[in-house]
Amino acid sequence: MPELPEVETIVRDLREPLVGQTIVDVRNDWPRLIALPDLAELRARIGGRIIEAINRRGKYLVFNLDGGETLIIHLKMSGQLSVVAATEPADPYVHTAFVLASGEELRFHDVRKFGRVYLVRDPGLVLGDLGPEPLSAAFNPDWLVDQLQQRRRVIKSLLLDQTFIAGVGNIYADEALFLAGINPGRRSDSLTAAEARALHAAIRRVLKLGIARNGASIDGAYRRPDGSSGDMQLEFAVYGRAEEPCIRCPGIVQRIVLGGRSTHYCNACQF
DNA sequence: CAACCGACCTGTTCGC
DNA sequence: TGCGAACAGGTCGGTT
Repeated sequence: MPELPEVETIVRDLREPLVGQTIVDVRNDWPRLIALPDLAELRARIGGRIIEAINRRGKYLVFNLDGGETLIIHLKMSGQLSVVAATEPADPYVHTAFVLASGEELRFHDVRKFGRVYLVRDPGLVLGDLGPEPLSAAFNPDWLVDQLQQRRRVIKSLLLDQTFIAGVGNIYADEALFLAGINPGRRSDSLTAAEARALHAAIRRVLKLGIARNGASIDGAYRRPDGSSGDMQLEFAVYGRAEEPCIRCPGIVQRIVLGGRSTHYCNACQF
């Protein structure tokens, strides 16, 4: 569920309440959520660590702790984070909680239990295969033009490949392809240089808009740490708009399945 | 190398 | 009203 803009929003929201805090313990009632190391070692290594910085890489939240440790969290489809007083009533969907010295807790709420927590000394172990950050200088038009020619994959699937670009998910891939006027089923090496440049600009534009709108909340799945919703869903041109009129032409938004993912596009103005 | 599909989980919505 | 099927923002691993 959370893609780059949602994770970025969460990271920004968490800095104020968490940076400088000391983690004293971890609770967990669903062992699979702890990917690395096991719960016993996690508790032993994280106790007493101070949160020095919080950042994002792709869809991962990265907490730099003192002592050279890095806590990494991936929210997958249904993860949410919140910082609340430890006295707040227990929530059955909170499967992992980081107990803080302040008397508060960082709670990891995850209905579907797909989320993952890692504690590593080498972040590269978890983040090493990620592609460039789409809002960084490494992701530039010339690079994309070149890369699309090197690959022969369906363009939408390529955008979802985190080793190609980090952070783009199903919503923003559909929205970027619509903005660029490119059919999601095209092979990447069939795009002209002009189309690749348009796609580059569109990816940046939708991600920045998503961040400006604090992410997209649909059915309450994504929530900011304080429980509030984002507004990006109000800006969707195609995602979730199957059978509705295109906002740019007389066409109708189509829904198809590509690479096993629901895909939305206008077949009248995306070529 | 790439496409496809089932797993991993649970809740909500949709169609009959 | 009831019930099963379909669907959901993500990734991984095994197969073709």
